[in-house]
Amino acid sequence: MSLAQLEYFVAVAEEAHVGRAAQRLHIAQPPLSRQIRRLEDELGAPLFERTPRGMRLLPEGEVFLAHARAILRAVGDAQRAVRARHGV
Amino acid sequence: MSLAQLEYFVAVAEEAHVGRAAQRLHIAQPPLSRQIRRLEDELGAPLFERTPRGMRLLPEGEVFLAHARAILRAVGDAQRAVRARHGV
DNA sequence: GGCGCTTCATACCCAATCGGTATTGGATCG
DNA sequence: CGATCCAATACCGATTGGGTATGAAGCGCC
Repeated sequence: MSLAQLEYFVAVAEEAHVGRAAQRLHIAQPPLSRQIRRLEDELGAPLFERTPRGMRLLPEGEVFLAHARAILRAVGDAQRAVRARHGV
Repeated sequence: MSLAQLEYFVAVAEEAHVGRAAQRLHIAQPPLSRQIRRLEDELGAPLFERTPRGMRLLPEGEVFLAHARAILRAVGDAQRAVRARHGV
């Protein structure tokens, strides 16, 4: 699992659409699909239901979404903390 | 910044020695040195003081260490949460 | 003071990963 | 039943990551 995958996952969850999420992330659709799939493989559980209209979060996905956001927030906090201290 | 870099950083901080940390992480010393340096570069602040006896955490490093551990703990929590729910 | 040891850093190489383009497969709707 | 809109797959070039060999610098001990 990588931090990029977490950002990708959050984007797809919010857009409910791989193509739109890819645009927002400034990458192409296929690599994004792949990363989402790899994340699911690594977790051993599907996070989305694939529909002809896009991606719908499964309950496991909802659970993971909250954790992913917390992790990304913690990363931002860590960077800010060090930079703030260094600035001093 | 990657999760691997955070694990590497915690190992080096705990061992206060790149060589020992590398052994513990099952990678070679030079790649580990590089990742630590890249992390410092990206954060824009040195985290360790290099001494002839090893690595000593700087105050910025102490601050970052707490954050790094929190992030890694959050990652473990996220994995466990999804797997637990999927197991059900 | 010089030799040797220990430590992290650098140089170079190869393998793995990542993202891009082109295309396919599948479901829905007119 | 054909057009359309999805995500998924195949393949390729570029980037990144780790390994081996080597260097540079500080400390300790004769």
